Amino acid sequence: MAAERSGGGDPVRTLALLWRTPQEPKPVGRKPKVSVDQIVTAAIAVADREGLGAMSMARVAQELTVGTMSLYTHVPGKAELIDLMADAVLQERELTPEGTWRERIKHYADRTRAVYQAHPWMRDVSMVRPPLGPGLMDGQEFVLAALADSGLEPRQVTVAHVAVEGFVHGAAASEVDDQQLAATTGESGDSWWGARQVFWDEYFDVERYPAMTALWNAGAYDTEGTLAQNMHHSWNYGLDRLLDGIEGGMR
Amino acid sequence: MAAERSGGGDPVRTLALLWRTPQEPKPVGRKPKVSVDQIVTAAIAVADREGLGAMSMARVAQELTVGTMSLYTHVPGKAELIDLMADAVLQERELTPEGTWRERIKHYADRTRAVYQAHPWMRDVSMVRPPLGPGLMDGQEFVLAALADSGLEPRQVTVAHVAVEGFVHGAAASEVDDQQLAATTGESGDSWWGARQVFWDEYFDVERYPAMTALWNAGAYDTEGTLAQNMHHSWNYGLDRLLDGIEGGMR
DNA sequence: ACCGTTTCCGTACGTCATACGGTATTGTTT
DNA sequence: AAACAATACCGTATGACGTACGGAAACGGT
Repeated sequence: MAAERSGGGDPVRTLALLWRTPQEPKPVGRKPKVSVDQIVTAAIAVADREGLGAMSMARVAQELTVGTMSLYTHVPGKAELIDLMADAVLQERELTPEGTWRERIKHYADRTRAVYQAHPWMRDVSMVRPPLGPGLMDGQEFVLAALADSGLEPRQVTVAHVAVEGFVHGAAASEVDDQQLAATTGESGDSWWGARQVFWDEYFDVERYPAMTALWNAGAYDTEGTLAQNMHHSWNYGLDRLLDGIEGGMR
Repeated sequence: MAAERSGGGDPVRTLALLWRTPQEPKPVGRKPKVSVDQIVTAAIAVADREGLGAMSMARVAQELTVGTMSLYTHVPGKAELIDLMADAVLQERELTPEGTWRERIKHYADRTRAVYQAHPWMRDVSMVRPPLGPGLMDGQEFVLAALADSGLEPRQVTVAHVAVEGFVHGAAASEVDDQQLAATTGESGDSWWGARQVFWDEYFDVERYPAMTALWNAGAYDTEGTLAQNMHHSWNYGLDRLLDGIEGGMR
């Protein structure tokens, strides 16, 4: 189906959940069997193991040995639950502000990448209308503080911020996509490409694709590393070049 | 649901469809009411209008005034249909190899961005196990040819290729995400952010977020343009800086 | 009129999110 | 001890989804 969507409901309710606004314990009434934290934790566990597509309300309830509809007492709906999950994993980053602005950006990128590695379903969570919780906000502050220290003009900081955020989330997402597919479909990336050997045998046209052919013949694709290692290398390369460019643009 | 997934079925059948391997017309038997091309076109139309989540087999069949199960005569399943849709829209790029390698990369980025603008559901299509059809392959060739002309070593060309492709698709996807959400949820980005004014009133903490506060006070967010215009500006900025970095890294 | 071939499609199954309304459990009050 | 208001739990039902299965319909050639 379409992309996993987050947060369409009542903003006041959702924000209270994201920031865990403490509410005085109810003096009367039945005791809850589950808490919001337990639901979010269980949902993350299911998504980590089986992907966001498998993270159904029924599946999470089953994990907690609770009726499906009981979840709706604590969480408005699935969209809001995804918001809570996303902000929760973003909080795992533990960003420590040390070093030059460049080192801090790299640190941020590494920590964010680690989140995606641990929770590949983040690929499916849109970040254009993000969950305005502590996990997201702390990350934004961290990057903006680093860029502000770089010497860029305030207006330029906001422009560069969007570019850096976009690169980090985008690269982390695509790097992790393969794992997610391997987990949900049960087929590894290597196996998938192997099954498509037919393509090179039957459809690839050396005359139509001279540049690719030349690179192949030049040994550009003779790499000893795994697919994942190559992607990680390109990821670091791309971020370094982007930061080079930002640095160079200031002079 | 989870992210839109493509292409898990029989590779031979899928490749034949992607490249429209011509098959001699059947001399006998009932005449088909629909063709593969019609199905793909109708599916794209539905996804353009209502998002990939609304692009169900039943919905596409309805569009063609045909029974749902009739589609399965022509297309193995939904995943393969998405592959066909993606490759079809990538073919719309019409890449013309003119100018310096940098101009060609920019051209490629612009054309790809245009595809995402016209078909926001591309955000939900994974590109790590891509449809190996002409639309994708022609794009790859175009970028590789440009980078090969840049003077980079063959091995470096492949590394830079992944970085550029990642940036272009990632940036185009996030830029378009907002439109897609506006289309599927019926709520515009401005309206969404407006409804979350509460956040700034109730939860934003100036002491926790000094860098953001300082930037705000410095007028960094006083922009006259729309959200979409700002994103587009950052997108161009990021790509230029990335290309700056690639260029500088050669010396 | 019949036959082999190909396509069309109605039905059925299991899964999904969640609206609704009833039931179970609690602390407090009588 | 009995009654209560409040709160949480959850069974059932609805409509939509992908697609497996198998039969009906339409065609060219006899």
